[in-house]
Amino acid sequence: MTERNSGRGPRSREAILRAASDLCRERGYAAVTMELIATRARVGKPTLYRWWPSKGAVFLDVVLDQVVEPAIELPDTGDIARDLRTWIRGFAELFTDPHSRQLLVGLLGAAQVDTELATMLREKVQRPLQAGNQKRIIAAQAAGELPAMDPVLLEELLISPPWYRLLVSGEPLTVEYADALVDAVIGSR
Amino acid sequence: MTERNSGRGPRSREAILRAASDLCRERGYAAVTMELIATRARVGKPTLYRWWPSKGAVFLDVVLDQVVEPAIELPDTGDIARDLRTWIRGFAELFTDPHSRQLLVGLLGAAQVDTELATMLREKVQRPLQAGNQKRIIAAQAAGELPAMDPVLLEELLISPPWYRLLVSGEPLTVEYADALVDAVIGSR
DNA sequence: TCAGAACGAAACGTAACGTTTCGTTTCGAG
DNA sequence: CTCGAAACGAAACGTTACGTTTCGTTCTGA
Repeated sequence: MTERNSGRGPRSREAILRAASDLCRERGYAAVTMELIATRARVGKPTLYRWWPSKGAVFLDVVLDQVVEPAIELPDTGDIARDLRTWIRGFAELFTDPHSRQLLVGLLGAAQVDTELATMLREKVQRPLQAGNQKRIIAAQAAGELPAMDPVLLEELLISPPWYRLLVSGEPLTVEYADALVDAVIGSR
Repeated sequence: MTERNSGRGPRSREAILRAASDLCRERGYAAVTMELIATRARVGKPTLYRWWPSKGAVFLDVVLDQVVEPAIELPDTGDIARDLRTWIRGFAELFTDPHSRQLLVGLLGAAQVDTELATMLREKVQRPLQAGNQKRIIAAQAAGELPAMDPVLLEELLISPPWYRLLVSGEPLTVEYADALVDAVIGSR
């Protein structure tokens, strides 16, 4: 009773995610359709729908593979102020780069309308990252390296302004802005 | 050379916006279509498209009429700390109420995919509100009632966490949370 | 070697889009 | 009061993407 293949997507999972990512880069998120993804990946539409219920679900996996894992974790060098700056700078870069910006904005937009997608997004991205960050913040607070306040609120004060600029105001996200934000919140300088 | 009618939407503008709002309350943002709005408002589809290029544009006007103007301005009682608390509490309520939440989340979601809508949203909602708030914040800083930092950053530290909870994390927005946020940012208590 | 599962390609019905057509209503100018 | 232009509602249109079904083929493991 061996698996026919790894997890799911015999010869196709990788090709499908790559096709979706490439099409998004070429035409923008909104112009990508399930038909286009299937054609580009040389896969039948039923195969696509067998594993992903919607275009948003495909792009959730694209983002998990290409964006979240490599680039979004809070680093740990021992210097919390420096790590936070690095972390927020990473978000600023991610939100500025046209490709990852396109992916994230499109995915978040879809999640506003698709409840199931929103749930998946929170479970697969939000929760796991937040859990790790909270540990780190609480430890730093205990060591007196961060202001004593609700650690959830502290994390939100750092992370929500970049999201706000990405999704609401559209203001640019520069390195200087990232540093000013961290300094204002943790009170160093 | 009199206008046939006021601005636009002779006998229909009000009926159209009400139809859109009601349908959103009944079925949710995603399930509302231009056809449904037209039928409910007893209006032809061409009339609808003559004045609003998309469903998102219709809901932008709904939000402007029903949400932004009545409920989203920073009050001015002279006590800045109290005014900020009232203001952020207002956002928390707005983001919690099912109807306004549905409207805002749907509209912001559409704006992530529709560039023109995003521009309209920023010009009609974002800019005007921010301009007024900045004046108030700068004056309070000059009076020593608020911490001295970039006023744009200060406003973002207050306003972005509620937006983050609405659009990204989905965490609840309580009155207690609103007050804790304001206190953490302006340092009173 | 063979049976069954998974596959790609194609076709399907459905739904919403945005536009066009057409006959009617409205309203101000004469 | 009459007339003509503008705006209107209703209906029909072609188009596009959706998500599903069908069918013949390919691959896999027993």
